[in-house]
Amino acid sequence: MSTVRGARERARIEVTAAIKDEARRMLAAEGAAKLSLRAVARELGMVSSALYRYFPSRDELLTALIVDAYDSVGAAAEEADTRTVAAGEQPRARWVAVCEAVRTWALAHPHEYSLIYGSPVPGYSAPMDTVGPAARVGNTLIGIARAAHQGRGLALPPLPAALRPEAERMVADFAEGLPPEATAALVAAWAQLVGLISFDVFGQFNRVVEDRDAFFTHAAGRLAHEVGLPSV
Amino acid sequence: MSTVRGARERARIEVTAAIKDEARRMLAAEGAAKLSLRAVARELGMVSSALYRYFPSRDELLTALIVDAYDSVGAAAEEADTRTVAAGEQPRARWVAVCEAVRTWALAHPHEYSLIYGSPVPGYSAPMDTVGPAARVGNTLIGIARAAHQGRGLALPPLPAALRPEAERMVADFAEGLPPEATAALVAAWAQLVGLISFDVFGQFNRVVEDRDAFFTHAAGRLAHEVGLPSV
DNA sequence: TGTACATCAGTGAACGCGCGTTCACTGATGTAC
DNA sequence: TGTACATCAGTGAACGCGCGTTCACTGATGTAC
Repeated sequence: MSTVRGARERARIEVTAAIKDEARRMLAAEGAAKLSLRAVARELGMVSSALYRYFPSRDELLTALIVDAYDSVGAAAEEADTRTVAAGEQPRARWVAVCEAVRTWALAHPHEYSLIYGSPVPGYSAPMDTVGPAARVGNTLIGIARAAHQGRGLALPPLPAALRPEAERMVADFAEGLPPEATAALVAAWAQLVGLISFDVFGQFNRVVEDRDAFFTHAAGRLAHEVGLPSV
Repeated sequence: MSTVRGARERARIEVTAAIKDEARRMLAAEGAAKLSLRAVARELGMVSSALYRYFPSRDELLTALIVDAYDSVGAAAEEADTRTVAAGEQPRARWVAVCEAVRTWALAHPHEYSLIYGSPVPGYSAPMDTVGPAARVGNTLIGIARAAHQGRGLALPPLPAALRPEAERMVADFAEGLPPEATAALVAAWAQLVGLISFDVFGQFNRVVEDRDAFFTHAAGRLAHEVGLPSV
């Protein structure tokens, strides 16, 4: 009953995927603002109203793409992490590998990256479905810090008193098992990582940084240091 | 001849300013994608074709707004710096003050901020007029590092060999008088600063950071440390 | 100071475009008996 | 196995919208003599 599917169900799955694929292609070519249901339908040889059988509105299609993008970059990050773990690397190398994987993904999918880490699409507000997938990269980074904490420990500067309650709340909310000193540093490092990648993807490093790979690897290493990961 | 202006010249200056002001207002209300010449004209009680006497196209108007935004945030940064210098503060305090000024500006002008530090507007490519104004914040940060370097000196970790040529090029290109170790750290800190502010402005810190002022001040202090500014 | 002409701001109509969404419909696939 | 009905994918036309840009024009401001 669930394995053998009728023609309708199979067709629905395939067409839904085809719509998303085409939409992703247009996204890559033109950016989110130019993504239109009519253009997608045209490219698929359908009539625009037919898409409404699959997505109740343009915003729902956008949401699906956003969820997919978060999942895609999240999977890239997780995959880089498990690969370095399997290679027997220490937390610091895992951290750098994950940062590089996120950057590589971003450079390969600049418009999907913009969709999730660029300016919000005007008039669109992300629904709850996105919060789980959105957390995957962050959780990967938290996992590395946790592993380091349970291993050789984290080397962190003391937290200013003003930030302690906030840091303790973070531990309780999404970083169980980490010392409070680590959470603020991790959240900051996460935002900073995205800042580094955004400048690269959005062209802000033009005429400023030339050897961007080397620059990024170094910066990712400094971020690792900043979240207390031992350097060897 | 240059002081006494005819009615035409004065009117032209005033109307140009009124168009930019109205455009800025629409930008703040709706974002760059929704900025339309027709809407601006409508709001000003003019006919849309009249705007073409002032801006040859929508893109030119956008460029003018971008230049203004860079100048606005640049002025805010410079002003914060001269204020802290006048108060006799040390480089580290100057650095934090400039970071906070940029963030304050960004939170007060989220759409102008998006325009210059968010995802690029599709189909629009920034002309050369923007590069001077775009550098003002960065130059302010460089100036602080230079002052520290000429004062008590900068405390910086050694540069990996792979990054040395790049860092020396940066010194020559835009950071005359600074040690190479400082330039890579400065550029990274600049991108990271924007990452921290973007997460704040774009809502990525929702449900993650609550006390954002305290969090940011702390993060800005860590960035100061990272670029080698002495902590006292 | 006065006149003739040039410059320029702003008008109003029009062009051609693409968009999201709705709606009544046709015809194929699925289901209950 | 066959028939009657329900479900659903896709069609085609239409609604109403706003956009950037062009163009011939009117009338006010500026300039040269």
